[in-house]
Formats: sequence, structure tokens, C-alpha cells
Amino acid sequence: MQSGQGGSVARQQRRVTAVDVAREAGVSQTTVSYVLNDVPHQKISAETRERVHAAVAKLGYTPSAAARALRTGQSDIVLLLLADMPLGHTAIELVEQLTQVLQRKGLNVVTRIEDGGASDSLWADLAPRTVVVLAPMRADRRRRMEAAGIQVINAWRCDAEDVGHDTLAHSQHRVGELQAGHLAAAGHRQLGYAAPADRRLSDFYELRLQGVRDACGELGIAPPVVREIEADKDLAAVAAQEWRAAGVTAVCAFNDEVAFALLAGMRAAGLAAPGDLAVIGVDDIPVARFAEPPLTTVDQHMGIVAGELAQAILRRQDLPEASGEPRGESATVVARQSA
Amino acid sequence: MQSGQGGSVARQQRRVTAVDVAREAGVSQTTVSYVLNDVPHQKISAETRERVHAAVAKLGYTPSAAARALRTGQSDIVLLLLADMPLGHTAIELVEQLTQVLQRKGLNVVTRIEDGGASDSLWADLAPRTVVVLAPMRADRRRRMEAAGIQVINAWRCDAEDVGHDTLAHSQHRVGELQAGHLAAAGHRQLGYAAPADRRLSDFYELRLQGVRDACGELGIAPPVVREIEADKDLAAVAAQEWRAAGVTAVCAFNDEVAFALLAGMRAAGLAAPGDLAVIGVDDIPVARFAEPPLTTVDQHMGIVAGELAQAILRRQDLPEASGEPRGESATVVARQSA
DNA sequence: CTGAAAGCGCTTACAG
DNA sequence: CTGAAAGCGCTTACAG
Repeated sequence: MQSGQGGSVARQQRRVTAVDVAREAGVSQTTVSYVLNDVPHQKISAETRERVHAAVAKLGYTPSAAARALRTGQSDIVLLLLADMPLGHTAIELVEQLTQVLQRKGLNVVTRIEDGGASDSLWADLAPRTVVVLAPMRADRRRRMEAAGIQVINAWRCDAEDVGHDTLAHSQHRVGELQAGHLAAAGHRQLGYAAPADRRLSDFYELRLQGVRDACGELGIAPPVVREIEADKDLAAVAAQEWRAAGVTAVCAFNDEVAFALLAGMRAAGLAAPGDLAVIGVDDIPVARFAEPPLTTVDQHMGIVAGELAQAILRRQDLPEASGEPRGESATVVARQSA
Repeated sequence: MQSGQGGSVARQQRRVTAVDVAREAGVSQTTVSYVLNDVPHQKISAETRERVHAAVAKLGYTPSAAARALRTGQSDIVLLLLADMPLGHTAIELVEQLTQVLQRKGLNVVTRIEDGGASDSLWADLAPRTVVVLAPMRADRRRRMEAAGIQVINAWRCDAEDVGHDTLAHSQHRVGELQAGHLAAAGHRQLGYAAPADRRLSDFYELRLQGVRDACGELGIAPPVVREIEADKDLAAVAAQEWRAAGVTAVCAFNDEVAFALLAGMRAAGLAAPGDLAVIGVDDIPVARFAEPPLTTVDQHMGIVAGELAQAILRRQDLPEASGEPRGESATVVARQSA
């Protein structure tokens, strides 16, 4: 490729900058910045504004995020760190809802699924204003982020200093309470709890189980008999038999997938729900209604959870909190035939 | 709060910069940069390197991504834009796999679910090197991104100029072929196709249906009878009856969720799979094995698809392509009892 | 082998 | 109401 064909040949794809806009509009770069950022207390004439906007449109100007971030020391990016665990339809809804709520506040949410600390280079590269962690995180990692000037919100573990207590953890506990409450209301006095075999789920599982336990205590019935359910119908059949032998008449499954495994095991063992053993799941996955029998489950309203999480995030910023966001129950029972 | 308590009071939380590291290590900022970036052809003594690294560790230095991006005009971020549609376990796996493959190449993948163009401010804020679009995208939006110096890779629509043809679209077509092939091999001559009611899924559905059609053509059997399946077992029961009346003996469901609805409808109508109507799904969702009867389905190997997509992305960069990435079938049939 | 200096594109006191 | 200028923290020719 030849070079030097004339002095002012445009470099390929030179970026359009605020200086270009200023020149086009016949104003200074300062004014361009004021107009574009709607800086208060800087009375810019309507006509000037107009010229600037026109120039922006004509030139197709896009401000450099990097330059702005460097100058202000702050980006509008919120990084959502998800745990490396089976992420279901509920997790995705949480992400969607949180993205939307924060978007309205001018925060740009972006998501990353954890892959074991490899994403260390990520936050350095991304320079987010805040990292919301929905995954286990070692303290040193948190410290390093904070040293880099990033807000860290841990919504996973409910440390006293964190907001998690009001949001994720609490809603998981509530899920367990609802399951036990529904079953007890149907007359069951001895419950079982079907835990997932996947270790990555154990934090969630313990929160939910604790909800069941606490509800049982409050209701004055025996604590649940806990069993792990593998993704295998024959093993699930054995578990069902053993629960019945232990006097269990209804079981709270960790989630709908565990409930499906249990239901399949029961069919294999010639047992019927809810007669021989009532089953209630969590999540109301799309196929829950098509289970045999149709699965009673707990539907989590991630809009509510996301709203609370968003409040906590905004509270930590200098941003005004969202008002009038929907509040209410974070979960409700969807009664079908299995319990 | 008082101010001016002595001249050199540290501002709260001043950022540690390369200058601080240089001072601490007793070298220049240039040397710090060379060491940290492993710049070739700059022979730095091992001892100097050591001192720099020690200073970095001692001070907890994190380079400013914003400054680097501003200076180099390039970030290592790849933004993955997902369509606003029911995202299942397969989509998540694609994200995970793609994240991992590109991570190894030094690219930081970050994900965002589309919410109708509202994420326009996102790419401006994020300044990614590349945007990989797994969603419908209007041409003007693409142009604006490219004008901002961002690579756009459209893996959704298989434009001739795009890589999608080799990856997503092709794998979806393949899924349909596999379904039809499995059914034909079992002796079925007249197939049905169960389409999803959700319009947001129609692009995928048409790709898969075309695969079924093409396979039927190749096999010399009649084209599939297409019916839409709502998430309602009574409606699904009606569809099943009509298929049978039309001589259909087996149906390819758009995905496992549609298959579950159909299976539930069949049970309600006193029909059994595969005897009265064979059913094959797509995705092998975790509960597929617990369907009644256990669901035969097509498992998509997102590792393969992600690998191909990653190749295409790297090819567009100046980065060397990954060699030795796994290649092979993008999907296979998981035979259970329903077909 | 190492360093002084320019410049990426913004925002924001500060001075008119 | 508008503009000239400093500076955010890097990278990278260029000069020793």
C-alpha cells in the first residue's frame, strides 16, 4: 500500500471526535460537551444546542467511552457476576429484570458467568463502577476490586455489611417457608426435603432448607427428613420408599428438576402423587405444568427481587433510589396436582 | 469535613498509577509499561523486571483500562448480544463455551440480553472491540456500531458476508435433519412438525423446520405437516388427534418444552408415545429423561458451535486462530422411549 | 537497556 | 452565554 499521497489524506477510519463536532457546529469543544451532557447551570442558547445536535447527527459522532471514563474516573457499567452453576429460567429472569431497572437509572448492566477467577482480567478491562456478585467470592478478590476503585456488592452471602440479606438470601428462605406452609396447610405433619446432588447448588439449597425448617418449627411440626436426589429415577424411587417408611407424606423439592426426578422415581415404584407422597417444587419451569401429575411449585417473582437488589445498588451510588418500584411478595405457590 | 490539613494530605482513595510503581521500583514509567506488557524487542534485565513486579504487588497496582483503551484505541472486550427470547439451558451453554474459548485468546466476553435497542448506550459505554449479535438487528444499528469502530459479527441471520452461515444457522438446520432422520429410520413416512407459539422463536423454528423439510425431501418422504402447539395440554390434545387423522405417525417438536406439551396433550387424549404418535424434541433439557415416557431428543453440542463461532471471531481480528479446537457433529440424537 | 515527552478524547474549573 | 487549557493514566515512537 502506498503512503504519502498528499498531505492530508484521511487515515483510514479516523474517529469522529468532539472537536470535529465543535468545528462543524462552529462552537468550542466545551460547548459540545455541555450540550451533550445537559450540564446544569450552563445556559446554552436553544439555537446553539440545535446546531450541536445537528452536527452530531451529521457526523455520526459517538463519544469515546474510554476518554470519558478516564477523565471522570467512573463508568456507568455494572458488572453482574453469576456463579458457575446450573442457571435456570429464574436466574435469567433476574438478570433481565435487573438489567431493565438499572438501565432506567442510566446504569449499563453486563453479565458474566464465573469460570473460576479467570475473569480477573475482566473487571480490570471493563472498569465497571460496580460489580454485583451472585457467586461465592474470596475476600482477597473483593479487596483487590475495591482497591481498583470498584464498588462490590455481594448479594450471595448475607454478610451483615452487605445487602444480600434483604434480597437473594431472604427470598430463598422465603421459598422454603412457602413450600412447607403449603404442605402443612394440606394437613401434612412430617415433611421430607429433596436436596440436589450438584454441590454448586448447596448454598441455595441450604437457604431454602432453612426456610423449610424454620416454617416447621413455627408450625409446630417435625423438622424435614433430608435426602439427596440424584438425576436417576431408580435412585429417586428408593428415596421415595425410604421417605414413606420414615412416615413422610410430602416432600419439598429443591427445585422443579429435582421434583421431576422424584415424580419419575415414584411412577417407577408404582407410587402416585399426591396420594402416596405429595411433591412441591420451585421455579415453575415452563414444563412444570406438563409433569405427570402437573407439578405444584413455587414461582419466584424476580421482578420484586431485582427491584430490591437495584435499590441496594443505587443506594450505594450517589444515584437517587428508584421510587414506586413494585414491592410485594417475592414468591408465591402455584397449586397444581402434585401437592 | 475540614480541608487543608497540611499540604500533602492524600485525597481519599487516590488511585495507584504506573508512576507510583515506577517511583517505588526506581525506574521510569516507560519501563513499567514494557515490563507489564512484555513488550518484545525491549530487553529488560531480569533484575529490573523483578523490581517492577515487586512494586506492583506491594502497591496493589491495577492498570487503568480506560487509559489503555483511550491510548491504544482498542479494548479486549467482546460484547455478546442475546435476543430477547426464552433462553434455555442450551443458550447458556453457548455463552459459557464461547466465553471460555475467547478468554484463552485474551478476549473478555461479556453478555447482554437485548431489550429492544435500549442497549444502544451500552456499546458506546463499553467500547468493545467486537459485538457478536445473536439477535435480530436492523442495518442502521449495525452501521452506527461500525462507525464507532466496532467490529460487528452477526451470527443470527446468515447473510452471505457473515459467518453465521457456518455456525448458528447451520447447526439449527442440522437439528431438523437429525430429527427427521431418526424418525424415518424408525419407519415413519409421514411426519408432523410442532411449532412454538412464541413469535420470538420463529427464526429458530424456521431454520429447524427447513432442516426437517430438506431431510424429508432427501429421504423421499412427504413434507411434514406443521402445527403450532400452545402451552396448553387440551389444545395439544386436539393437535395430536388432527395429526393422526392426517396420517402423521411421528412429530418433530421445535424443542423439549413443546414436546412436553404434546406429550401431556396425548396423555389427556388417551394416546401413547411412541405407539400412537412418536415424539422427538430438541435440547435435552435436564428433565427430558423424566418425561412420561422419557423423551427422545436432539442434544446440541454447544462446545462445537462455540468453537466455530470463536474461529470466525478470531479470524476477523488480527489474532491467530485457535488450532486444535474440537470439531465434529454439532448435535446428536439422544434416543429414549418417546420415539 | 532505559527515560523524557507526546498524545489518545474527553470534562471541568476558570476566565472572560 | 462561550472558550482556552489542564489533566485523567496509559503506550510508544524517539533519543540516548
